[in-house]
Amino acid sequence: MDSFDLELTIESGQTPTFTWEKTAPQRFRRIAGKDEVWMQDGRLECSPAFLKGARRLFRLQDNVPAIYSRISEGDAVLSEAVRQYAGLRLTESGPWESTVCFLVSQNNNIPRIKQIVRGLHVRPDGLNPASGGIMRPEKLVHADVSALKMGYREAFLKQTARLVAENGFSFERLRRRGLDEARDALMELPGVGPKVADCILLYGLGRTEAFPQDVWVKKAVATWYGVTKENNVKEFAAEKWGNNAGYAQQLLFCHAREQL
DNA sequence: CCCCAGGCACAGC
DNA sequence: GCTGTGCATGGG
Repeated sequence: MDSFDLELTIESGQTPTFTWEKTAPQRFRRIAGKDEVWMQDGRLECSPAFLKGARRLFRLQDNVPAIYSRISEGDAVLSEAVRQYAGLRLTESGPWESTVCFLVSQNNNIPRIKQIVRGLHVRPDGLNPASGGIMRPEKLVHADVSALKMGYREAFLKQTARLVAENGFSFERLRRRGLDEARDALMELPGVGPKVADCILLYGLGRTEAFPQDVWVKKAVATWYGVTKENNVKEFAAEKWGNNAGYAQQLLFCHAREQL
């Protein structure tokens, strides 16, 4: 009944799609880092130091079968999506990592997002960032990342990094705020609009009531539920799925990419 | 040459 | 409030 599909989860377009790499079948390692996760006898395992991290990354506290059961009740689209993606988990990667990934993702395609984000894990001088993983904001501010050819996104990213590193923009303070308030605060960051803000809330801060509307989710909701305008979709998702809107969104995203 | 890619900022109603 | 346009870069 309960199932866990590591590969599907990591490669489903969430933050780990851009920050983890496959090292063997059913095995992944954090880019420029040491954390590892793999499947063993149908169970998720990880490097010892990453035990706590894995619990957060894959939201292991969530009762996913119960959530999937609830959101597919009386819903043919999600029933089908849940059947197809039963092992798909929502992930939580922390706000900075998610900010970088989804700021870079705007008006961009997944292979190139991967390439750019990979480049943001290692400084041009070849040195790894001290703690492993993606470059911290205070490091990014001084790094020359022009070789990554991010286009206009580079200025957004650097300005955002500066605000986070120097002017004390606090992601942590957002955790205690309501969704709309937190969203508005995130949109003060240059290059962060409604969609990226919702991605940071969902994939970064674990706000599962967030419902990012990218082109695929917009298409999905328009086609399958007949709802079109951004604010209408927002209200529709909140009313229909509440705190599980993020799960619904992830299922719809995967489903739409295959069906539409 | 065109259009698109997990959008955003800005202008003009 | 909503709608249109330019935007760096690469691929089809």
